[in-house]
Formats: sequence, C-alpha cells, structure tokens
Amino acid sequence: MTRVKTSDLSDSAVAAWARLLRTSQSLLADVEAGLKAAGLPPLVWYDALLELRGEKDGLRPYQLQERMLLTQYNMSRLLDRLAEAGYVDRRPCLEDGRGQIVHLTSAGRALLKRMWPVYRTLIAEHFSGRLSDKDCRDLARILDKLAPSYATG
Amino acid sequence: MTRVKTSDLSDSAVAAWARLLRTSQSLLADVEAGLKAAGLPPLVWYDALLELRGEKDGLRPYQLQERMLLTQYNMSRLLDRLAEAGYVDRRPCLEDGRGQIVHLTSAGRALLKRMWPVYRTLIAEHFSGRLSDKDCRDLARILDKLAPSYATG
DNA sequence: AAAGATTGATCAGTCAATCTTG
DNA sequence: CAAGATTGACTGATCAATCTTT
Repeated sequence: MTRVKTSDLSDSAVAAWARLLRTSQSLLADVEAGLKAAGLPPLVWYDALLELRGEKDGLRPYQLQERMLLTQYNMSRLLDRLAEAGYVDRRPCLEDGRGQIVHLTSAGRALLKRMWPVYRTLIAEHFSGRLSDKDCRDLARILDKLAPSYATG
Repeated sequence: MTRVKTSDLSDSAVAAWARLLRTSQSLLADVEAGLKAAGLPPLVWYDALLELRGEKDGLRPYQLQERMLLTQYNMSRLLDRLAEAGYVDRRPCLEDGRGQIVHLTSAGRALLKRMWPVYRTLIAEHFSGRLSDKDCRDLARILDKLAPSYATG
C-alpha cells in the first residue's frame, strides 16, 4: 500500500504545478503559432496522422482516441476534418459492423513529411534548445511518475 | 553569445517533449473534470480571480491578459462571463478613457475560498502526491529554463 | 497611427441524445 | 443493455474588422 497525502501541499509543489501549467500552455501556443505561420494544420492533425503511420491495417477510431486521450465525439469530428481534407480514409470494418477502420492516405503521409521539418525546428527552438540532455532525461523521468494508467507513448 | 542548435533533436529531447504535452494535457483534463464534478467553474476563472485578489486598485484588462497569457479578445469574453456571474466589477478608468479597471467583488473572493480546497486536493491527488519534494524542485527548475521572456508567477 | 477593448462571423470543443450492432 | 460511433444544439475560442482614445 502506498500512502498518499490527500491535500497537504508544499510551496514547492504549488510552484511546480503553476510552472507546469504556464509553461506547457505557452510552449503549445508558440508551436501552434509556428505551424500556422508556415501554413500548416494544427498539432492534433500531426499526432493523429503519426499514430496511423506504421499501422498498416489502420486503426479503429476508439483505438485512436485512447492513444490520443481524446473523447469519442472529439475524435469523430477530427476524423471528419481529416477525411474531408483527404489525409485519412474511413472504411467499413468487416469484423464489427458498428465500427470502421481508419487508414492514412498517401496525401496524409506526404503531410507528415512536410510538417516534420517545421515541427522539429519549433521543438528545438522553444524546447530542447533551452535544455541540456540531462534536463530532458530528468524531465521525462519526473513526468513519467505522473502518468497513472495510460501509456506514455 | 549563446550557441543554439536550430533543428537537431536527440531522442531524449523528443521523448521529453512528447511526455510534457501528454502529461500536461491529461493533468489539466483531470483537474478540470474534478472542479466540474464539484459544481465549480473552470480553472481559468480561478486564475483570473486569483490575479485580481490582492490588487486593491484592480487591474486593467490588458494587464490581466499579459499575466495570464491570453489574447485580448479572449480576456474580453472571459470578463464578460465573470462580470455576468457577479465575480468581477468593471469600472471606467479615470486616467485613460479607452480603458477600464477590473475589481474582484466579494462574491469573487468567496468563490476563491470555495474553490481552493477542491483545487488543492486535486493538485495533491493528481500531481504532488506522485512526486517527491525534490522532484517538484527539479521540475520547477527545468521548466523555468523554458520561460523566455514572460514572468513565471 | 498605435493602444485598449469590443464585436460579428466562423470554427472547434462539449453535452446529451441517438443510432446501430454485438 | 454495452460498445462504437455520430449528430443537433450550445458554449467557448479565433479571426478580422471596428470603435474610441491617446
């Protein structure tokens, strides 16, 4: 049994919490702005397409939502936009008549290729360029402790 | 002159970036859900009211947006909702006819008092309860390096 | 013209209800 | 009835345009 304090917060805990919220909000805004400035779609499109890449047999929407921590209706509407733009393909699922299978299209694959150099540069500029390699490893280790059940892919 | 690598990302950098996005998204969702479950308004209301508390002379909207990293129109609409709910008070600004001054009302002060015990418990449960005090300090130190210009209050 | 602030129109996220199949 | 997925109605965020004052 792990003993968990329920409501006693140290100053350092509150400070760390505030910085985590503030910093992640700011970083996300900067990176989204950078993508937009390059005429590219938002990060969530990249994430979804990246999950689908390498899944030769595609993924069911519910699998995608689980990996991306999205709600079902959010995923449904995201897939609407991605399909509308031609980056994914929705096919009926043979094993389960309720569901579908989502595949990455070649246009989707091409978008990933086009986005990555920009995204990569933005991460370097706003994030890793300001940290040492040890900082990155320490940060990942600490954040991993905060993941209760879901995978940290 | 600091030399900054522009686009070369180590594996640990990418891993840390991914975890930062994932973890902050998940934590924020958990805490927002906890507030909602307790019948309380969203975190951004708390943040705004907290900034106003202790500002005896109130704040101009543009000051509040700077501190909260919000856009001008977002702040305008947030203040609409807070004023509508009676938690803040918008008064004309005497020194500058374009502007206004926003004050916390006593109902706003009461809301802060009501939200804090719930918020505090959620932070402990999802965040600091899973970290050591050293983790918190390390985390804050690393995140501080990522803050380029804006204050980290 | 620039700064502070707001607004109409539009787009994305959310809630509750719905539909279909297992 | 559960699970997978969608949809209509509504709330919140965003963009561009606007208004007022400096």
